Amino acid sequence: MNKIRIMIADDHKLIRETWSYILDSDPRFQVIAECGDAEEAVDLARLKHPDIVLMDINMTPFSGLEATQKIRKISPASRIIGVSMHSQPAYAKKMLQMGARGYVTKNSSKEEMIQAILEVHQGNKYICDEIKNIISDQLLDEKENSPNINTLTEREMQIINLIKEGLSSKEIANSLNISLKTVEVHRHNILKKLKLKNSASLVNFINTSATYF
Amino acid sequence: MNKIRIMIADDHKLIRETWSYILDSDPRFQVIAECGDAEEAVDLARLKHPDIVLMDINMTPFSGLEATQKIRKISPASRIIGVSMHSQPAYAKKMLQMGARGYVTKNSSKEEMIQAILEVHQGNKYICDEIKNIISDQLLDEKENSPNINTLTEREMQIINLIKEGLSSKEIANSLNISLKTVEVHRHNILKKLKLKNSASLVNFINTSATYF
DNA sequence: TGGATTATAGGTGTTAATCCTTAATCAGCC
DNA sequence: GGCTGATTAAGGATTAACACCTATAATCCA
Repeated sequence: MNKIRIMIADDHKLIRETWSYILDSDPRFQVIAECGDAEEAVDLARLKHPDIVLMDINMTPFSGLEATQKIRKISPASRIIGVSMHSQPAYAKKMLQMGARGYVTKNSSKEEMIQAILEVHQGNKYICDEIKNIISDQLLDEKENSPNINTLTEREMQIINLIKEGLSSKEIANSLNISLKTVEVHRHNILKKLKLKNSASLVNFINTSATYF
Repeated sequence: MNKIRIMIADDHKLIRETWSYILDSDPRFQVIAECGDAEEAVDLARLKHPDIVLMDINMTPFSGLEATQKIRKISPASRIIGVSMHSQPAYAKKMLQMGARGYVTKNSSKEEMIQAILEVHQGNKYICDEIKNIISDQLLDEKENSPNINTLTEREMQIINLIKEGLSSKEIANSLNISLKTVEVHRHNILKKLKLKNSASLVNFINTSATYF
């Protein structure tokens, strides 16, 4: 029986090291690569084609979501498990949409992580109990109508980030080299999509929404 | 030479377990307690009086900041190291103000964590390189003039909470049965105190401010 | 008692945000 | 080719936020 070849991508060095340590000391597993940023994760997946990728969502320079998508393409046999400190189902959902086969929060136990790896390696999907207890069904057979940050476009998210920093529409326009009017339209569309009344509530929604990545 | 008796308080089970594992396998350390919530952390500190407490900031039912304060009182010999995934100096600062002797982000390496424990145990303060590179001096010799949420009054905090919810000044005035003008003055004073430009950045500041609990 | 702080409120502006409509361009899709 | 959605942009309008000013009553503290 061959060992399951695992790659760990997590920007927290300590977490990465300790997982590596724990998993490597289990005879069923072998950690063949680890890295702290998304770009390197994609490169390493291309080179080593791991059986399982443990992918943190919060990564630089781009998110674990994008990295997941890319790895799906360049190494289709690699199965990806999303790992995050966020318990909000929306994270898990997005991660599964991007092609991950499992999702485990950092609240989960070591045993749960190991089970996730085994399940996903056998071709099953796995979602940790914490998430499962919140939405389970809703997630796997899907219907979405509530205000959701996932409906926002890239441009809109970009503008939200600048709003958060305290930039005015004029400043945002200058920063992005677009017209003030365009920024205003984007702001209006954002508030409409999320059914919010003003920028203050928008920032609060974004900050408290785990779907933000 | 006695082992350094360590207590770990972190609401992420996996992180807690792995640290416990790592530290316990080092002959210099002995993990005598671990827990996942702040209340338990205080109780355990009262009972066991650990040499070192690794205290995560994000805890339930109250924050690691409050837990730190309480442990300082009931177990003055215990030295506390703040641990967090947040790299913002404001977190570290607040943690040190609350009585912690060290601060380490989860970006730090295992080696850095061990060094932190050894330094703090010897009576020194320790801040991880990541934070140190950002503000170091500013933090350790402490002077209070930066925008601080603690300078806000009760009424101002009350109004901030309504702003967060998306209420306009007029709605806030109605809600609190005061004049629109009064609300506007409060808003103005809040922005002035915190050196912010608008409500969006205010909400972001409040949400991401570790001093808010 | 005097001083500081807080909460209150009015006046008078300027600037920014929000709302409404229309519309061109471009990309992807059936 | 037509459809949809995203991004871009404009004109015109109202409302809200923000800036700066003064001023009073209440409270707390030295």
